[in-house]
Amino acid sequence: MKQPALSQTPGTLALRRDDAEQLAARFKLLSDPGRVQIVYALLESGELRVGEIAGTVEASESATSHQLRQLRLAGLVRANRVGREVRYRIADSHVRLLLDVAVEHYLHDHGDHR
Amino acid sequence: MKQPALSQTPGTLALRRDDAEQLAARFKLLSDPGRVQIVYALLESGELRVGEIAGTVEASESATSHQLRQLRLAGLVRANRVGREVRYRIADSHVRLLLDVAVEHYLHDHGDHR
DNA sequence: TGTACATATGAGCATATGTTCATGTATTGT
DNA sequence: ACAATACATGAACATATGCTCATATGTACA
Repeated sequence: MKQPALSQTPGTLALRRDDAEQLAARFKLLSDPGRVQIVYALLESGELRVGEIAGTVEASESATSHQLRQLRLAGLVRANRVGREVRYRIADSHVRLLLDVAVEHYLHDHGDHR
Repeated sequence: MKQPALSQTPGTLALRRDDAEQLAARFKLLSDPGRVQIVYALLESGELRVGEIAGTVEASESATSHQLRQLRLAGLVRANRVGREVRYRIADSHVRLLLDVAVEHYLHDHGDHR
């Protein structure tokens, strides 16, 4: 058997606060342009050193490292050291789909609304 | 013919800052638990009054209204007045998929990482 | 062991975000 | 016209976020 898809308070179809927080946390990871660029770059390249990422994203190495830390702590990317370098790669198989869907989203409907 | 999927700086596969900002902005809308709950509730119910939404989400009507404003300005929801009430509904067909993917994401892999 | 290189991390700071509280606007009913 | 209802909005404020700068850690090489 499977567990229920989402924790469900009987009698309501509403999303529990708990679940909403988890979901929001996931989205929050991708709510920063720098992190989106990092994730995208890793999806494209498979594996990159911190320096390369910083270069691609045009951010300082420190800022990049801080961003990578967040992604790492959230389990979205994984790091492995090779000599003095640290190489990062995507660790979460769902991110690609999530980004793809968002790209579609972005392409179809954008503009200002009242 | 179709336009290129994403603005592409020739010679690089990297996501342009511009595009990254657009994508991040979309994710940012769903990066707040309250807004996730609102969107979820609207996806479930089709159409809801502000008061109902506030009740469901257990937030003040003012806070809810502020959140709805963001979603509305971003074109994610649409409002229509009926008497003194204002009814909101999802205006962006892609949101459902985005949330669904995130839910899958959330169900499969969560926990703490080093 | 000492130095250079690659990355990580903490503190501090400026800005962004979400809430509340007060007030404004639209609509209905008396 | 007046009061009540439903929602929107602006200002103020507390907290969160992401950056820089300084410093720490880990690795390679002389």
